[in-house]
Amino acid sequence: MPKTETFDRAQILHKATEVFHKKGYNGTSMQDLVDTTGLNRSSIYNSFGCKLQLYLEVLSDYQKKANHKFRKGLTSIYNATEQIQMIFELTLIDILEDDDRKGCLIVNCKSEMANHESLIKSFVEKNQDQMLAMLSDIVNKGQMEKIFNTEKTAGQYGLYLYTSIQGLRMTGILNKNENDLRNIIDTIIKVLH
Amino acid sequence: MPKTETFDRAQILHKATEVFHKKGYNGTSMQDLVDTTGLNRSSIYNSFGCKLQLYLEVLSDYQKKANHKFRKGLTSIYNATEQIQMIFELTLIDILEDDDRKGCLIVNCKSEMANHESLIKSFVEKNQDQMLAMLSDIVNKGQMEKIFNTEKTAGQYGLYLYTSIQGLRMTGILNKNENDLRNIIDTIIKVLH
DNA sequence: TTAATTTTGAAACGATCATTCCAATTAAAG
DNA sequence: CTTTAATTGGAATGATCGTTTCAAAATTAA
Repeated sequence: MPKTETFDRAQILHKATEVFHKKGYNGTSMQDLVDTTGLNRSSIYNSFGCKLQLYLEVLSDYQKKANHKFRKGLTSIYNATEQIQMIFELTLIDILEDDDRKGCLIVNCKSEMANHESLIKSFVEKNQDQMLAMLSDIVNKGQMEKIFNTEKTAGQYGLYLYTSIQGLRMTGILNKNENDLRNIIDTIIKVLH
Repeated sequence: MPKTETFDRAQILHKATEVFHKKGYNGTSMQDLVDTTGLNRSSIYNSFGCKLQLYLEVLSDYQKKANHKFRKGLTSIYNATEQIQMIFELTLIDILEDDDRKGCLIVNCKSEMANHESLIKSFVEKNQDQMLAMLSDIVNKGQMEKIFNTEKTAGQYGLYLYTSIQGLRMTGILNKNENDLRNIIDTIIKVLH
């Protein structure tokens, strides 16, 4: 029987995520990945395929973790307003913890590659669909409970919130002032009531 | 006396802008620039300096043109609401005309390079300051005229609008549905009244 | 027409790019 | 142990990277 992988796949993926996040896809070389993962070049290709495949796996992993964070944050909260606030709170924390101004990996990825690589475009579209589903579900619930107004449909508000989150992530790259960011969030949410 | 430049500098800059916009900074090679500008490699270095210098000149040019568009659009409009609407209208047009999903050059640039190159970071910060000044001036005027509410300061609303514009540009990369985008804009602006 | 000076073309620079190859190493199963 | 098969290290692949070099071409003032 064959020798088995000796490295921790999750840990390697985490290291790879850091590099791609910091330098972007085109800014990251295989040498960068070799250096930071500590893995040999052959092992990377053997275990993850080419650079783009590894990047896609990194994206999926990043998305899965973000999704998990959202779902975990939303459990034990049943008020629609607080749920929306929680989503922005998690985003805010992510921004404030992002000391080296990397921004959001998926937003960066969309900006850099959505118009080149069709696999990336599909991934980002699927990510958007998931976000929209989550957001409009909450809005819909809030509207049923008469907490949110019905001047726009849940889908329309969902897209508005998704847009606002992306904007917040872009602003958050260079502006880490918590009060400023909280004011933006406050203004974003206000229109729902 | 020396031989003078034979090419049209503005036209070369326009071509270079197209490439950088479509492929990003790291995705664009000097060969790409040679191919699309039609200029010789030496001439590029001789007239524009290195790749980064050329990129910075492209950014300045792009910003100048966008500024010009805004100022032109805002002349003969004296109502604050309509001024804000005009700014979003111009952004919307830009999004709808962007057939190959490139997004906004400056947003892309911020996402790709603001955390690496300090010259880029400075440029983007200056661009942000200009946008914030323009937006909060309009908001301030609207508040003086009692058209906009004063629940937030003009500066806070300015930052909110700047954030929203960036979000709109991100959403606009993959979503070109005019109705959807107009609904987002409508929702963004509503909070001011 | 000549002298002065810059642009231009084309080749070349060393470095780095993503990827492949192959022999040596390793570990599980018989 | 021996066999088996995958992982691993390290060198090598050809292509492309950004940048430089230099002689030839081009243009204008004298």
